[in-house]
Amino acid sequence: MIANPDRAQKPIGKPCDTPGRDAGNCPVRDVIDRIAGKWSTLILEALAKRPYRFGELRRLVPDISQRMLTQTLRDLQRDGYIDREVFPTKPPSVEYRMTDLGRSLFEPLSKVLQWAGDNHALVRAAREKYDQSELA
Amino acid sequence: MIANPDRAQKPIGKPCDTPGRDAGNCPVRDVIDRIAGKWSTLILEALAKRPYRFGELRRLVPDISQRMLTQTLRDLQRDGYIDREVFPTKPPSVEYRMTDLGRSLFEPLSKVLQWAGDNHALVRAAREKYDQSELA
DNA sequence: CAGCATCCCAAGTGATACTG
DNA sequence: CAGTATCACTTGGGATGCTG
Repeated sequence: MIANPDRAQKPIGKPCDTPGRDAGNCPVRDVIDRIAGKWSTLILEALAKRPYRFGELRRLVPDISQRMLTQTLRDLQRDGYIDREVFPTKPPSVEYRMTDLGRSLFEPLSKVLQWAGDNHALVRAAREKYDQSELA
Repeated sequence: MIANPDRAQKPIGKPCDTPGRDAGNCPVRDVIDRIAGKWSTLILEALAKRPYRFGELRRLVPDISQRMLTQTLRDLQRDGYIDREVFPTKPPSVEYRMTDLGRSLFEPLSKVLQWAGDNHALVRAAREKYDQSELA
């Protein structure tokens, strides 16, 4: 919709011409809602660097639960951002690596992460200012 | 952390040197988790175009509830991405507009939204492929 | 018009225990 | 090692009704 100016005045979030479908079927939201999860960006960021095994990822993101790590990896795999390779060793080991689609996504995504790191202080300041004016 | 290679091997999500604080205090996550909300990007996308009043935003995002629109606007305002101006007319009207900080954020963010729109089909295809292989 | 307050349900998430 | 299963809890978010 960003690339489609003549639609900009129409309802956002529903650029589809498919009124029969559910409300949540905006293509952009369909994609964004997935990578917007609490842990998705952290995992993508890790795997953008190099492949990792399950346990390594767990150590890289210390406060993620085993449950959420598994689930996030499955979701990212399902959407085609990462691949999962099982090595039938004993005990088994599993390696996760980013796909081409994942790298394609991470290119613009990393810019946002970069922005967040760079401008964190400004956001914090805005928050404090807002909270100050609120306790009046 | 992306811009800080020598920290890339340390735990992601906790690049702070402040162990006393809570786990969720990674700067990047602190910022990202806010704009990752279900409605934040939609509102930002609308206000990136031009200022809007409350009711206009409501019409632009038809399936948002009044409650969530208010809450999302407050959150975005608190983080400094948008401004809120009250016109003491009768009945009152309130206008929301993007701040410089908001525009600064939206620049990289819009690239991700663009990507989502462009690659939606690929993601859908990946999902179907995954789901197919799963029902074995 | 632009909210706030309340209720309530569904989804997300963590903790724990168990397994090939 | 890399999961799966279950439960309990917290949070998100919709519906409704009321207000300046």
